[in-house]
Amino acid sequence: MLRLSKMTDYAVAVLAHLARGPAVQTAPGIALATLMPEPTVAKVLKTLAASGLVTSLRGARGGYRLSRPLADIPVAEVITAIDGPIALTACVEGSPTVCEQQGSCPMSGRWLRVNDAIREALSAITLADMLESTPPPAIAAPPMMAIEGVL
Amino acid sequence: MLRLSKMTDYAVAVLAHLARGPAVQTAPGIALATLMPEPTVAKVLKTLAASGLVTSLRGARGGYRLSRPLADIPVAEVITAIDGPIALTACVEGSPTVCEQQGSCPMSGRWLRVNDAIREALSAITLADMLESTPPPAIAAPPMMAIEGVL
DNA sequence: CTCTATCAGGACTAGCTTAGTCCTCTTACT
DNA sequence: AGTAAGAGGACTAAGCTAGTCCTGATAGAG
Repeated sequence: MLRLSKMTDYAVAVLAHLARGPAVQTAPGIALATLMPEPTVAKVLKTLAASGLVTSLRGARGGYRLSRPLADIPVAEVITAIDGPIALTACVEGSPTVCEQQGSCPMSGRWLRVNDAIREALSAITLADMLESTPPPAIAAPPMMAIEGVL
Repeated sequence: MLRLSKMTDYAVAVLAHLARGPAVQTAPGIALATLMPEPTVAKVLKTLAASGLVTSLRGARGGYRLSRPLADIPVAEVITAIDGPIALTACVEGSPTVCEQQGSCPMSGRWLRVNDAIREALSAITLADMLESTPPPAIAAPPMMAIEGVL
């Protein structure tokens, strides 16, 4: 399914929300506004802060704010921040589990090109791109299903 | 991690193996040659047969053979055959679990562009591309780790 | 100076998905 | 007929993800 973690999806939504409204916003506030579970939003924000996509302000009246405008954040960077480096196959995951077919498997390293192609595609699209055009969010009923079977 | 299922990795390896050696090969034979677990190879082959990438020949002296040369098989097609349609986010997975943030979430449908970019990237690369160039499989030691942190 | 709102960081749990196995049935060559 | 193969599906186990919670650190407000 080549799936992305749900956390990444959350992260994009959170970043988008931060770009609107007040510059500094708290985790609970964003959770409330986006209807996402609060602890989850907090977790995502912490991760984003750790990778520098958002800046945290501690203490009372603290919160998070975007470190950069959305136009300067490629989708790839968000994915990397949340899910770790893009690495399609088990062989490539950097996991300590070394593929034991290495010797016989004709695939060793072959996924590199594919991986690169995806990385480039994702680096070329910024969050601003994602949000700007395309049809407005609300076609009410089942807007997300339309995408099914794209490939 | 944007991970691909291990099954897809197996599938590519199996297809590559089918392209070499005799035209018709049995599941146990391929398993033996590639050192992959036999039931798993069988399962992958059945799935590939179901989506038409390989043709099965039943009965004694049966087996599987490629339906098309590798140059005519885009990586995207293998992924789709094994993992189902490429759909990055939960919203998009075609799962019955409708994203309950649909109304408030500014993301609805926004992943479409990203999804398309990936689909195109994966459609442009054929299995033949994957196998032809790039360094030979064996640099012995840790060839797959080199790819880590690509993004 | 103290109080409190807020983030930091990690431990923990439950559920789901994937990988992998196995069994039975069908097909068709010898 | 007998047998070598695939078809198709049920089942199990392990790993990962999502989600929750707790404790500590920070810094503004009063």
